[in-house]
Amino acid sequence: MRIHEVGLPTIEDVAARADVSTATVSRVLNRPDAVREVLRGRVLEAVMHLGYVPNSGARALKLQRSGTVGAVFPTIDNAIFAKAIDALQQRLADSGRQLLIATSNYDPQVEMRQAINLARSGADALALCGNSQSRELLQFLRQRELKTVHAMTISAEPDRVCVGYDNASAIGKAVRYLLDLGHRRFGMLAGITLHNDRAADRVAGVRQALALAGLQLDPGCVIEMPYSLERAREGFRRLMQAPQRPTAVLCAIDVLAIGALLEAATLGIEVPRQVSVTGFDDLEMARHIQPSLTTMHVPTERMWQMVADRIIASLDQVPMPRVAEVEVELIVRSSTGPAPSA
Amino acid sequence: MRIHEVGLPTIEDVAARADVSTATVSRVLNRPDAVREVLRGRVLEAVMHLGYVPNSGARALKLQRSGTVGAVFPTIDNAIFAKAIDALQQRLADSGRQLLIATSNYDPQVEMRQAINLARSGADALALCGNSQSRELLQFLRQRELKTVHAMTISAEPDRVCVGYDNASAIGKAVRYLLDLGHRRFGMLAGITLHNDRAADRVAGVRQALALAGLQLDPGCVIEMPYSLERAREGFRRLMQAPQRPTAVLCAIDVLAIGALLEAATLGIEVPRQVSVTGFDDLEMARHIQPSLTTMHVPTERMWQMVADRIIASLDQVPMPRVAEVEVELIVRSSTGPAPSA
DNA sequence: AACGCAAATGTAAACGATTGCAGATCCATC
DNA sequence: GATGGATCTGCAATCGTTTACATTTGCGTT
Repeated sequence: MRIHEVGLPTIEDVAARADVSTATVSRVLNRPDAVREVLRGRVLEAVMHLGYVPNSGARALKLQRSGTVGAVFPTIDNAIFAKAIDALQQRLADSGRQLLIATSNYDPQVEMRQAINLARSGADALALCGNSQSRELLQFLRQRELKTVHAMTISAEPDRVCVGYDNASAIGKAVRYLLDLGHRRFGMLAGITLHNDRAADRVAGVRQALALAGLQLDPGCVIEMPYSLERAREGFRRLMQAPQRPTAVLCAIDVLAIGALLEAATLGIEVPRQVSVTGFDDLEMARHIQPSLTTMHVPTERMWQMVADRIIASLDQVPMPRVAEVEVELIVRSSTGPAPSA
Repeated sequence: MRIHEVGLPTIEDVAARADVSTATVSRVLNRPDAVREVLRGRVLEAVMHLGYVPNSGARALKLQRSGTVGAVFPTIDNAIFAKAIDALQQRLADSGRQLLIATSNYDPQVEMRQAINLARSGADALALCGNSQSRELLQFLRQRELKTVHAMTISAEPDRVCVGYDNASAIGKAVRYLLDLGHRRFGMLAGITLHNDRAADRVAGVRQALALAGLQLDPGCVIEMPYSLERAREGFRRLMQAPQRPTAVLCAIDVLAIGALLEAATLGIEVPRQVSVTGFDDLEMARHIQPSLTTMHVPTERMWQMVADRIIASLDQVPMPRVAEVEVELIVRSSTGPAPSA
């Protein structure tokens, strides 16, 4: 027993004040109905009075878990990831867990470092975006038996838990829709596909869907750009300068599509009369911008709640199917129309 | 010494394999040059080979700190906060710390619960938005001696560490600019001021600046709205229906201003010929939307880096001035112009 | 070769919670 | 009022680090 000097109150201080053992205090806090009313009252009074909060380190040490879940995002500065964090955090908080955030800037090496740091700082489980993690990271996670959920994709790998959708077939829906509208010359404003399976899958999905119609994306007609309005505009401008200008531009993500629409307005290109534009994600802005954006709706919030739920389930040892697929559907708005007769 | 059975390797396993004491292993990891080359090598080999990562709980328990910093944001689903998290996280990561995120949805009670949960899960320090925390929370933080930094405002309270700007005087600059352009009838699209000192200060700032010109905001001419494009449009529509339609609409935040611009386009109201619109924050979209948005530029990234720096400094016991002010400046673009002669 | 001092290493005691086990208490029943 | 069984409590070991202190080692001097 120590003199109540400087530091924060410990369970021992509470026990002393309530005149019970530390075991009882612990029980009151963790399994309240294992303790008689009268003692429970005394303990709670002491807890209140001292402002006692259990020491997380000691707790984590003893329980071998911290109640903390980590997530590594490529960036947060993109509405789609911000929404993801929001949903993830809230769902975790509802189950009494806290979210640790890290960013990789789309670099697998950074992603690995960050994930390891999350583990190092006690994360009980991890949420990751996509499937393009470095081998070493995946091995590290396996070795530590750190529960991991991959979001925004589905994977065939038998040991990978996923919540997401098939990026290739999802964007294929947009392609088919445009084909039905009579478009034959396509451009694509893609994300940087290097080290990004989702970006790569979307390009592949466009190619596949076009191939089924006997068409293809010309080399000059797919431009990879980082996700910013600035670069999106630049990319769209380049696409419009192609000798054979496409009549439809598929964008790998709404941010790029919105940039394209803004640039079209600046260039005086009429959408959809001269060129149709599609996006992917369905950000809030998609339905507000003029013309409103035809895009693939991703149930982002629900998807990330599911990620949280599976993390929680796996921490609680509740079995779950390995992959959960969410539906991505085409939302037709006014940025797409029939191919110009030209 | 335990049999090397299931669990993760401990420092003891490393010590055994390197044939040194645990103290030496610990030293190699924490103060490498206190150990001779040869032993250091053996220890590092063992660490590598076993994939040893120090147990965070044990470390936190012994060191009385977790290397984790918490932040409570009203929401993440707003580009300004997303950027904040991005900057904060990166700066903390650079100093080897991890960021714990929570959201309050603008409710001080929730904010308090979340902040306490962050403390409970071991945060060494806290970043909070604004100054409108509940009394109890502030008292809790003081009692725990939990280092706290308030961002996005500055406060006169002598014990409050702040990084930010004076919301009232910042928005005053926009008001003066509009006055100079000849505007006399003002409307304001404000945030929900209840429990939000920044939103309230911005309204107050507009009132003060107008008062200096002998003007005021009519009751019907200030509309509070949550931060979404949808509600912004609704608010702008209401403002435009006022019997004495304002010639200038000050928006408390860019999201509201962008919604206003979108709605103006829909209503066929010309900006800035018929009405001028200003924002606050300077999101990326502000300079891309048509017409581009005149707004108050907040150095968000730098501000949050400063928040991180002060948190780090205070954890390292480095003294710092209590408040750090960042400059907020007016960026004139094309959503503002001379008051209509009418 | 012995000595002394500095540098390197090891020993073992914390840190603050949880929990198996054992002992105490309670209460109903005879 | 004694007994038995169920229910509560407390004791003390334990989780995996770090680090003060003690001990050993290394090496330059004499």
